[in-house]
Parts: sequence; C-alpha cells; structure tokens
Amino acid sequence: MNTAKTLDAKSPIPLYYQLKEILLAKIEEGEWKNGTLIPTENELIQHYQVSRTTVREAVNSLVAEGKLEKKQGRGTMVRKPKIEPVLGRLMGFTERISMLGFEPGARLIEARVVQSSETIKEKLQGEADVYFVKRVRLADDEPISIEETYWPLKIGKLYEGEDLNEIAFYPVLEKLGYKLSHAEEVISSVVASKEQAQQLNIKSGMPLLRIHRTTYTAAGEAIQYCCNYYRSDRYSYKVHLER
Amino acid sequence: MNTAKTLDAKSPIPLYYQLKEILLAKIEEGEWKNGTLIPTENELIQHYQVSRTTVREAVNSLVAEGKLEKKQGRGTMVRKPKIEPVLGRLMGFTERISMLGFEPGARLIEARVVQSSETIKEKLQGEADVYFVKRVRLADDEPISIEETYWPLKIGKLYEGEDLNEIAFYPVLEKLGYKLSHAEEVISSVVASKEQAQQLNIKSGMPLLRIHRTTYTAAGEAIQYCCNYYRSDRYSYKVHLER
DNA sequence: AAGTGGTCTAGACCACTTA
DNA sequence: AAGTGGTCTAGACCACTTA
Repeated sequence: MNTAKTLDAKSPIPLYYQLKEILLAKIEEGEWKNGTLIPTENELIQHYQVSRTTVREAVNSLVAEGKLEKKQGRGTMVRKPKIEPVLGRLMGFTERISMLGFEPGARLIEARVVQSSETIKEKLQGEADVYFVKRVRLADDEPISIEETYWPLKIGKLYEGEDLNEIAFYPVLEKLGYKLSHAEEVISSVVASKEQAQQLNIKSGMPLLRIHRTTYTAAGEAIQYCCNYYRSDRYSYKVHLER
Repeated sequence: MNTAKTLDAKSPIPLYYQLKEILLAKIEEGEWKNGTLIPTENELIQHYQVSRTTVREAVNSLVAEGKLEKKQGRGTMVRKPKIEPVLGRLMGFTERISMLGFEPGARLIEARVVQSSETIKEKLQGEADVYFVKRVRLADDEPISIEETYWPLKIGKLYEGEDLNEIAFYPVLEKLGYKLSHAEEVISSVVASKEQAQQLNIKSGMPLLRIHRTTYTAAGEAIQYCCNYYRSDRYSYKVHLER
C-alpha cells in the first residue's frame, strides 16, 4: 500500500504540482476507481506531509479539469467519464455513426482527380487539381447521406490502394501522423434532386440537410473540403450553445 | 475614489465571493479599463481588510473565467475582450442578425396561452399551459424565419404589455435578472408548407432549415422551447468543431 | 532594490453529510 | 457525534519583472 511516491521539497517543481501528478496517475491507472472516494484532505496531508493549502491546490486543479468532484461533508470522488462531449467534436461519419450505435458503411460512387472549381480552390488554399471521392454512406445498411469529399492531391495519394467502400478517412490520416485540429461547417437545407433521391432511396423533393465542411490540420492547413447531404428523416444535427 | 463597497463579514456569502463580485463590477462597468493593471494583492488586502488567501481566491476565480490575467512580478491585468467567439454562442435572432450587419425586425402572428403538447411538456419540464408566441422575423425588412416560441407561464407574463412586434426576448429576461446559461439545438431540414411559404414570401416546397432550441437558465431550468424555420436561401448555420 | 504574484505552513471555525 | 470539505487568517520565503 505504501508504495506511494514522496514529494521532493527541494525540486523546483511546486509541491502541489507534484502531488497533482501523483493523484492524476492514481486516477488514470485505475488505482482509484471511477465513483469511489479518494483519501480525505487530512489523510493526504498526513501521507505526503504537506499543508492543507497544498493538498487543496492539487485537488482543486483536478476538480477544475473534471477529473475529481468534491462534495462538502462527503468527500472527493473520482469522476465517472463524462457522457462524451460529443457535440462540437470533429468526427468523421464512421466515428459519429458508430457512437450513435449503428453500423457504419459506404458505397463508392466515384473517385478520381478533378480540376478545382473556384469554390474548391478557395477552400483548399489554391490547389489546381484535387482528389474527389463520392460515396453513399450507410448506417445499418440503410443510406443516410451522400458524401462528396475533395482532398489535396498529396492526401488523395494516401487513399490509393485503400478500399473506398470500407475506409474511414480521418483514422487513416491520423495513423499517418496528420494532426486534425478543427473544422468549420456551414449548414443549409436543400431538396433532393432526382439522382440524390435515388441514391438515398427516398423521393425526390424531400428535404436534405446539406453540410459543407472545411477541415484544418494543427498547422492551419486546409486538408479537406466536403459536402454532405443527409436524409433529414434519418439524421438531425445537434448543437450546444453557451451564453 | 473610495466609494468602494465594503465586505460584510456576517453575511452567509463568502468574503472571497463578495470580493469577486465587486472586482467583476469594476471590470464590467469600465472603472478598470481593458489592459490596465488592477490594484496589487497587498492593496486589495489593505482596502478590503481580508487575508491574502481571500484576495487570491477572488482574483483566481476571475482569472479562471478569463476576465483577468496574472503575470508574476508584474501584476494583474484586465483582459482585452477576446475576438468574439461568435460561433457556439447562445444568441437571440435580434442579436445574431444585428451582429451580421442587418436590421432585425418582427411581425407578430399570434401570442396566447396554449395547452402543452407532449413534446412541450417534456422540454419545459412539465408545464401544463404555456405562453406561445409566433412571429415572422425580418432582416432589413425581408422575412428570414418563422419563430414559434413556448414559454413557461411565469415567463410569458413578463412579455404582456410588451410590443411583440418589437421586442427581443433574451434582453428582457436578462434585464429582469434571469441568467441564461446554455441551449441545445436540433437542426433538420424541411420543405415549406403553403402557409409558411406565404409568410416567408417564397414558393411552397422550398427547403427550410428547422432549428429546435431548448434554452436553460444558470439554475438548470428550461426556460424556453422554440422552433424556428429559416429560409435556406437567406440564412445558413455555421458551426465550429474541434478534434 | 523594490514590488509583484507564486508557493507553502499551521492553525481556526464553519456548513454539510453520514451514521 | 464524528468526519468531510468550505472559508479564512497571519505569516513566511520565493521567482520574476521593472526601474
């Protein structure tokens, strides 16, 4: 039990920070399980031989990070992993649909190099030619959306040889070391064309949610532009707003 | 200068919190300008006759909220207002449209007490009757959306006597001390009914962006449920996602 | 060198939860 | 009644910034 690391008072690293790291390790390594109470302030004071202020500083910063939760009179608890803050998180179709509890799928319509339109050029910061992939996306084998993606050629190359009826784009990129950072989306409403209706197995004239997305790497480079058309009867878009 | 409020040691409100509110007021009322240094910890200790711990607790919580910024050896500064994080911010139509550079407006269609449907009951946490307001919203005198809002009766009462062809809801609530906290939205796509098309001055069958919003107060109470139908040719919804 | 915030101690009384 | 975290005091030494 008392394998506990001790704090180094001579270190330039503040005591509260050393303690915080120790507590964090116990949480992440599962020594302290979700929902259980951690030792009380007095126990931590005794154990690590520091003042209450120091203990509180360590614990409070973990509370601020959402790792711990304090209740006056009761104790300090390891926080159950929050219900994934799903909203506002950049995800691909595969990831999103899996998370919603469906089996993701794809049906390739076409994949080829095309000339950039003006829009594409603007979004992808001037690429003359781009790699275009068009797929119907499925959830539990039912068509949910039409996905039209445009990639800079150097990215497109990475997908050659991959089975476009199968792959999810983002995991491939991340495995190759690309760091996705954020995306901007513009959402609007359109009615299904005859072709779209057929591909989505709905009647033409039905409303579709159209989502344009531009995705950026951590370096600030636009790495993807896509246009997705979602069946509005099977998919809705959720947003969380803060005042 | 020394019109400063003093702290009430006998109040059940903690000293650090009283102090925090005082500091916050000085920032928001502009007594302390953006980018200037606020009094030092020692000055605050002297002035308010509290311990350093208490001062630090007040200041640190404002630092956590982004209102202040500390620099060791230099002092504590009022933080310049961030480049408005417009996306993801809960705003009413009036605020949003103004920000986009248009003149907001409204045309009242109806306002009355109605029985709650099952949906409304669920969203507004069980209210039996609700105050319903339906308006067409305008930007530069052009119809942009149809706004159907449902309010708990006690909130609805606040709008009686107000000119519903004029008012923006949120500012009224906030002036009355209601603290809006956040909202959840569900976005989908629909086609305009004949009536909607007429109200929005478009053809029926045109696509509309439908946005359901449930708004919550800081107390966690659902204070508004609304359903907005936006012309998709004049309005699009922007979202920022983080990986 | 003087002044700032950063870290830390030892102690006190309190409100709240649980047994 | 005992134990928890919440608030608060008075004091100390430190690293960093500025003059």
